[in-house]
Amino acid sequence: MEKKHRRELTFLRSGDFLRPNSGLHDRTLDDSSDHVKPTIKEMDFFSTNNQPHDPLQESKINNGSSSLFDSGVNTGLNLLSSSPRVSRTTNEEKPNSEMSALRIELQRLHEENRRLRSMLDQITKNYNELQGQLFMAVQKQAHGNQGEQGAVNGMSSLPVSVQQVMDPRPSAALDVNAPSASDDKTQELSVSPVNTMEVVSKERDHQMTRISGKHVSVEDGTDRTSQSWGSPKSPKVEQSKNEEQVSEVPFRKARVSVRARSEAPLISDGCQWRKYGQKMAKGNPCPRAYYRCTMAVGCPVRKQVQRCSEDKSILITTYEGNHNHPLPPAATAMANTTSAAAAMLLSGSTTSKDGLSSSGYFPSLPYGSTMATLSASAPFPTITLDLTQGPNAVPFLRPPPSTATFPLPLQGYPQLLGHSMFSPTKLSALPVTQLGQRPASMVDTVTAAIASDPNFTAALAAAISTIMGAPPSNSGNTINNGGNSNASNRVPGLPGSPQLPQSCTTFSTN
DNA sequence: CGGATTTGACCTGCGC
DNA sequence: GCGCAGGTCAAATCCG
Repeated sequence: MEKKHRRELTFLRSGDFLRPNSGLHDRTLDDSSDHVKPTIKEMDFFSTNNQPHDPLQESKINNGSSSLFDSGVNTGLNLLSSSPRVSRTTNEEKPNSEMSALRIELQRLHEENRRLRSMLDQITKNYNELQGQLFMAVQKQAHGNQGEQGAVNGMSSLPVSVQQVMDPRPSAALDVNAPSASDDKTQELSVSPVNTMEVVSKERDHQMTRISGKHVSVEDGTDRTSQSWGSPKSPKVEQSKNEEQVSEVPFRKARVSVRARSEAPLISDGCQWRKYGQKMAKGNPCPRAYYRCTMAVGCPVRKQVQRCSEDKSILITTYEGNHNHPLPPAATAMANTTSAAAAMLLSGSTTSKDGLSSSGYFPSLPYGSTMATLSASAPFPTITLDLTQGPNAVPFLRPPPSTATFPLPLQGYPQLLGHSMFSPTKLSALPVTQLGQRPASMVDTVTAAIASDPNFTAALAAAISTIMGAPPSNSGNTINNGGNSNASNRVPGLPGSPQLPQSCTTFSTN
């Protein structure tokens, strides 16, 4: 508890740079497993700024006082806690010289602290600037769309909607920028940056009370995107609380579901997953398995894997959340793909209330090609990438009529399916799909499916343009043709995820 | 022995 | 209020 408060103090002093992520550090301290994200942030941040070759520090380490630096961030606080240990040692040897050395070290740490703080401030400033620009642009766009949407659209606040799905956790920065501070919650968050951390902590605590008490310690602050996988209660609570908060729906999030033919029980998508549950779903003889990403402790990304009841050869993998850690290329590709799909879904959901079908982003119809299906009627907006509609695929029953589909022709990009970014070992472990292709990872398939489709590309480009406020341009310009490298064409971060290792909007076309 | 998986129990929301 | 379903937890078990 004491530790927790110290860390919060540190964040407070660091400005609001971590505000969008500020939900991280509170509950995480109750659960060590959720500690990673903030810790990594801080440690990484400091590791780049620490001076490992500082003779003073080295001497300290050699003297066995390295614990002084172990915690990195809150140097002053750590000094407080560690100084007694050090002084004990020094009392046995040369008290005066050691004390002076300690003093110098303290000064140095203060200096470093100050420098880092200024860096944080600078970053915060830049971030807020960008966010402000983004908001202005999005608002501008929203005004343009308002006439079309009319009063029937419950999602009155476009920027909020967009950010909320991408970043369900209420971001203080977002709320500061929110145009309609109509409810007390938003107002509560519209405070000066100095108080933001406190407020966000309160807000988070407030959320914790609304969430199942049993789960709060797990997903926690590190979970920016999947507060609680699939837990439909949160939006409900919000709605029942206040009709005006319909536009907020803080926990509404997009899911990306991938349908692919696979005999393997699990699809290799480049990530490490740990199974944490299995359930028999109603109406499906095949159990549904629940996995969470284990590439980093506290990574909020989860996925469900289930075989299609109508065609057992079809594996349905549903992803949710953004990774809070660096990803291997293959996983990055998948994450970016699903995120891009989610972003598209989000952009569509902000322009059309009824299942996106009227959105201009989804102009095409499925005709025997691989498809993505958007469903806004589900508790969570879900985009389904159907990779089973290849040339040799057996047609399957279409999802509910309230969904909109658009084609993702899967055929015609063997070069993508043989993507070099995917390790041969992974490829060899993968099942042969029934698309008439050689074994390919899910990442290959999905990435290729999305990236190769001009309609999808254009749609996503438009979506990103909408979000970013950039004038819609040719699809090839906004979503650049970057060959096969998914890392080569990064669109500036989407709202709500400026600090994520991977962009939500990055994907490539061929 | 540590990490992953299994599986029954538990929690929550929803519909009746 | 009750039952059902989805989602998650966590102890037990398995496995390398």
